Amino acid sequence: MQLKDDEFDIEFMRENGFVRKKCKVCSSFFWTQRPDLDLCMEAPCVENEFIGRSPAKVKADVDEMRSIFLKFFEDNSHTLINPYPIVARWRDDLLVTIASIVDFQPYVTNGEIPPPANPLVVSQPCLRFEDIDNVGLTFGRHLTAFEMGGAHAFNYPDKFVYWKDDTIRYHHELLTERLGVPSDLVTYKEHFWSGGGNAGPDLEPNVMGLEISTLVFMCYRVENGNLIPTPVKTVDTGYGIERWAWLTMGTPTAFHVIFGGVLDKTLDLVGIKVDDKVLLEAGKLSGAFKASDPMGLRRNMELLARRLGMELDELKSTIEPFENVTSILDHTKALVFMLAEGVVPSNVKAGYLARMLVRRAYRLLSLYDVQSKFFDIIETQIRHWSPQFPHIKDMKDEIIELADVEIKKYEMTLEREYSGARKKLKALKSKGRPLIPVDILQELYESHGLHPQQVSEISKDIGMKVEIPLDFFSALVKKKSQLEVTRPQDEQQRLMGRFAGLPETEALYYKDVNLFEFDAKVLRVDGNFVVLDRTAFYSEGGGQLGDRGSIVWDGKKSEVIDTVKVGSILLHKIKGALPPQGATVKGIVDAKRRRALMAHHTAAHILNGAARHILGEHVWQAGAQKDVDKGRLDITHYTHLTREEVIEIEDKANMVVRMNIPVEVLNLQRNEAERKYGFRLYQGGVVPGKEIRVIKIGDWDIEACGGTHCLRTGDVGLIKMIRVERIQDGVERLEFVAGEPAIKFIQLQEDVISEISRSIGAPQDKIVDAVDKLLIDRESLVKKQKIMLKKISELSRTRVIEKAVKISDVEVYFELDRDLGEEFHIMLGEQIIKHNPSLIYCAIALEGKVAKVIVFCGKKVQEKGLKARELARWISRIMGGSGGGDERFGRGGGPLIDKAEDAESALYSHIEEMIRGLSKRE
RNA sequence: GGGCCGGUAGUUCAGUGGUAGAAUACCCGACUUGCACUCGGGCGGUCACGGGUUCGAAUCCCGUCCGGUCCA
Repeated sequence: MQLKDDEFDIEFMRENGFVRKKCKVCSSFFWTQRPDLDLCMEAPCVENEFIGRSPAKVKADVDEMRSIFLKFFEDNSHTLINPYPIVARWRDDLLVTIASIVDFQPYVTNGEIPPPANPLVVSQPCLRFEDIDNVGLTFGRHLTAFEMGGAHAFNYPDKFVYWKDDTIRYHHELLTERLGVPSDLVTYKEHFWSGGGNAGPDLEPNVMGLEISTLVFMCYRVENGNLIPTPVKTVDTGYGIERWAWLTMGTPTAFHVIFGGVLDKTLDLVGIKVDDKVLLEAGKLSGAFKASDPMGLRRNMELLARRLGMELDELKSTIEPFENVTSILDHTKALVFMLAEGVVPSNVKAGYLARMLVRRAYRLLSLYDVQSKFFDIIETQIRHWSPQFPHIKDMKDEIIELADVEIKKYEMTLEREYSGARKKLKALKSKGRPLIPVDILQELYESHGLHPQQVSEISKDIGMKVEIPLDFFSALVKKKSQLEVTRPQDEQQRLMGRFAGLPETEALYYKDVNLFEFDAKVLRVDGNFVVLDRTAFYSEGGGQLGDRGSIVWDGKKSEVIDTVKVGSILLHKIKGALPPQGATVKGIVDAKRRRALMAHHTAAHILNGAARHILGEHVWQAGAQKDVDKGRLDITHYTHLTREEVIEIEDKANMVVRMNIPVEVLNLQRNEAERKYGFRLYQGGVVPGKEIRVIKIGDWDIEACGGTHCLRTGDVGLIKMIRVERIQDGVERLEFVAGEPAIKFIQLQEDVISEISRSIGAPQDKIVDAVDKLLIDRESLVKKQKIMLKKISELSRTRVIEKAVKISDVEVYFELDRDLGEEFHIMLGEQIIKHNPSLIYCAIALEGKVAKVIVFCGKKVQEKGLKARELARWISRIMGGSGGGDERFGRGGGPLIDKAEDAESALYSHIEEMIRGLSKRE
């Protein structure tokens, strides 16, 4: 997107003598007060000039900078608001909060709901994983966990707050007047920003090499690649609190201002010493370091080595451990923030991000053999961040528990995968390949989670070489992006188009959940869908199935087989005759079915609360479904539930049922609901709209939910857990029955037990013993049968020898058998050719619809050139099939069982012929 | 949600269409004052499940389930 030349030709610039210049390195346009300046002042166009000589009069670490920032905007009539969670559970397009504006997308930025205050200021902890490879390497310019100072103003067509001019004025004033940075050191680089479905021009302020903020003027919506002006114009500023603090302190890295003394302590813990001089010089160049450009990185390291008068290898061995320690600090900080919000590490979604952090940090620690210090570092982080973020302290025990379980899982994985990889590599080596190919490295990483560096450790043990390509990870990403496919069109979208323009259906079920009969007018009939002006039929939503029932008009009656919601219109799916448009119909909801669904839905909420009480604050709903005969609730938890835990949850849940608490339905403004009940509301995921419906069961469980519920918990009657299973790492599924279906379930189980009891002829209290006995009996019978077959085959030996037909100098035994089966003949043939090396043993065993052919040839027979494989195949051909095997033992078969009778005489003459043929050749 | 790897004896695994194997553990025996070692013998399998191809499937194909892993 090209910016207009005068996009930022505004009063502030003119008043303060800023001129627009073009950077001679990166060609970006920027604004500066120094007409002679031809560099944009952002690294890598310039070096990090602020390191060792900060331009600021006021020095502030991260804590102090946060306060300075917030205070400044409060002084300038912004309202301070509390930060949002770091896990973006109110968004379906993001896993974590990546910027302060995320707090207000999409409902505030699209004008649907008002902001909590306007203008407002917040210091929002954020997570970003896209730059995770750069963390450490860039000395703190990139972080996984950081704080974004957000000053936001929302401009409506009828209410203007402020726009470009004031935004830049605030920024410049904070920087120059409060912090004392000389004005002519500041440049404002022009840029166009796009993200989260919105876009707009922005300015990137730079000071002495460091980009410290982004000032975005959000005024477009991105739709199919087109920019559409939005009614609400949002000032979206992001002040990098860590970078601001770094700028004022001028330390070699941002980690110095983020972690203070913790940095040195951790370096000691890991056993690393770095010369400050090296860090200072490296810090100046670090603006040009980039993980995705290994060649450039190498050039920069060579330059740095020259400046310091060091050998490249010596420099690397000094700097890399330091970078790794800072990465460890960054990752464990991000981890602590995630775990504090109850993220359970797993292999999906946000859980995976937490797992990635654990594994990266652990692997880096293991480079220095200090994996065992992992928990010391976690505890240090908890101590360090708790004063500013008290919720971390409250969750201390759970954070440690979650991390502990995850580390144990990782250690198990490593153990398993190391031995697997070792085996694989040894196999390669024995094939005479001393170098491990890249595709094996990729496979070990992608399928087995082994980092190339870990593979190289293994390969050292077994004497193989590894060359890790510099572009290993970017090559993986490239390989993956080629695989991406487009998604099929949404069914919802299609229906939406067909019913556009109809008024919102009046939802009678919200007024009275026990209303099961109503009159309504038919607004539209399309396909087998009927739209009414009002309805008591609940549509599928929140995991609750849609209602069924019937509609009646003019003495006619049709079945409603499902109800679905499209936008704000409810569709009744009809089987049978369709009513005419405009008719008045009577709707009758299947009340029994709906009561079951309601019981299951309310029970799910109660269970969710019970699980959280018993297992901990990390329990969130990870999905739910309420069917007629049972319900299920998926919850996040890090281990298998024990029988005791299940019983405890069940007991607690039923206690809530007996307390007969009213189930309140509250319709609240989104802001108000979030303020009152927190983000715990969003158990079922994202809830659209400015007004949200909240189901409140006393203080036990409060969730945003659109479902129909019982009026009191007592109406649920009984909650019985029927199954608990793990559906994925970190998620347990609870299956349960409630209300009438619960009684039905128990009755059914009783039937099953009495049925078993009848058929095995044991009283109910003796069933278990009786079944055990049956199993033991069965086992010994199978054993006896085996022994008997063996005995019979031994006894059959003489019969076989007597019955065998002599052809030339071999003996041929043939048997057509209908009783004993293939196994028996294999056993017999096996033994008999050992005793009679000149015997050919043939058997056709009829098993069901096919004949099985077994042929054994004794040693002498084989020496003559007769092969069991060939004979078996020959006989099998007669039977309409084929066969195979080796010279001693052949087998085959075919479906033409009637031919078995003829096979015997044919076989004799065939063998005779064969022998004649073979001897002729001699 | 998608890609990839895997599921065989209590355990760790081998087994590329033809009688399911090894190591270990376990039981018995021999040697030994005893223990360990060693040797001999034994026990132990719905080859995850369902379907298909085939005379024949642990093996090939399709689907499901479970585990692992990488990515979103």
